[in-house]
Amino acid sequence: MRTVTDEPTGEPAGKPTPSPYPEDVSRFVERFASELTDAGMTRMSARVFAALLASESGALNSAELGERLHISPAAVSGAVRYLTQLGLIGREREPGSRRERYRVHSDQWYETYSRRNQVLTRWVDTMRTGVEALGEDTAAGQRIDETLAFFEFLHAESAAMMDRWTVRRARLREQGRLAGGEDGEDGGGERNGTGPGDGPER
Amino acid sequence: MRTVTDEPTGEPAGKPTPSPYPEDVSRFVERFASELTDAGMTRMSARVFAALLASESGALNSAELGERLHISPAAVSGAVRYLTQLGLIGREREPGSRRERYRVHSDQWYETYSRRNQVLTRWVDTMRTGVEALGEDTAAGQRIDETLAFFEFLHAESAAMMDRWTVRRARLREQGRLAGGEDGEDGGGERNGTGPGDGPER
DNA sequence: TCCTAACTTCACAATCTTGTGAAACCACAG
DNA sequence: CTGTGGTTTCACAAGATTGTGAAGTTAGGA
Repeated sequence: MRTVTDEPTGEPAGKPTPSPYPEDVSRFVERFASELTDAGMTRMSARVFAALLASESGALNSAELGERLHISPAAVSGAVRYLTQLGLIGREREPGSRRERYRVHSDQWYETYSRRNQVLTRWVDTMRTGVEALGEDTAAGQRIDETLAFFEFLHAESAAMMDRWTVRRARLREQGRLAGGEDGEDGGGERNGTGPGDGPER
Repeated sequence: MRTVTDEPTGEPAGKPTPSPYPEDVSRFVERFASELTDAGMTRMSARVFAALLASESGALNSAELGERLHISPAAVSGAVRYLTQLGLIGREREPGSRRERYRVHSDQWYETYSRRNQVLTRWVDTMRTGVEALGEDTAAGQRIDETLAFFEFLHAESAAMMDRWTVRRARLREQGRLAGGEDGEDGGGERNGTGPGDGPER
């Protein structure tokens, strides 16, 4: 029942994006948000984040978000606070206005991934106490030590991997290949080429 | 190989083992479980999983779990069903008894990580629809395409990484170094000397 | 076949979690 | 200063979750 969700278009000063925004874009936003939610992010935060990601300029103010997602200013506020803490978005003041704009950070994913790495070290830490509590000479202790080894491995590898990414991204960017770019090498680039058309709808 | 107060083995009859297991082991179990919970796993499942991981034989039956964790059979049942679906544990029948034992799979983490990789492909799929909806020639489309590129990169790298792990694990095992083993190399091997000393006790 | 230990399902009460309206705040234009 | 657009805080209602006791099933053993 999407009635006129569509706002009082009397908005002064052109907005980059057409107000009643496209059906399929909205679908994408909701679908991606739901996947982020599945992965553990709060629903509102996920929706806000996805909306920003899909916005033309990469930044929207509270009103625009509320309008696109049909949520209250309070909800936007909460989501934004969360995302800011995570460092996924930043806030900026529109000069000459009291409005604030929320912008997706360009390095969002990189940052996020790095953070996940920190979680790894916490886990490793915990597992060390486990090995200690159980004793290295017990089966349980060894089992946990193996897990520990795996996580340490992951940690080291991930770090190296991210370095490779920054290099790669730089290269892709200067070649202007990021938009639809192709690749080849590095672990067998496998582009899952398939029509999204059949997309498993959520 | 020392044996901890564990294994009431072969004790099908009523008497629940009064062996409240070691304080520090319990602490480890609860701490690790809570971290798993933070990462998204159901609390009961996390506790059951951690308990199994910390058990001498790597397998416990319902009664033992209920006793160690102070939870009802119903809770055990639910947690076990969940973990089984995830493929993190397996069930086996104790011969000559009606009891079932739940065992942590040895390759749990490897499996889990692989699964995460599958999620990546789903995300990539979603983002393709996003690029399509927005158009490759829009700023938003390009932004999402960059994210897409990152995830494809991650996907490929992760796969290669896991291959490396299986090789490494084999080597570690045959060298018997997995229990407390030391290492250094392989992808910028960096042994995180010490956890963030501050150990945020949650 | 019947008995019964052991696991599973069910309905529910206790908790958490969410998103909202409304009031409180804040900072800036006038 | 003061009025006002814009954001944040608060208390709460509507929903989810969760874990439990108790009833229901299933299958080994006599």
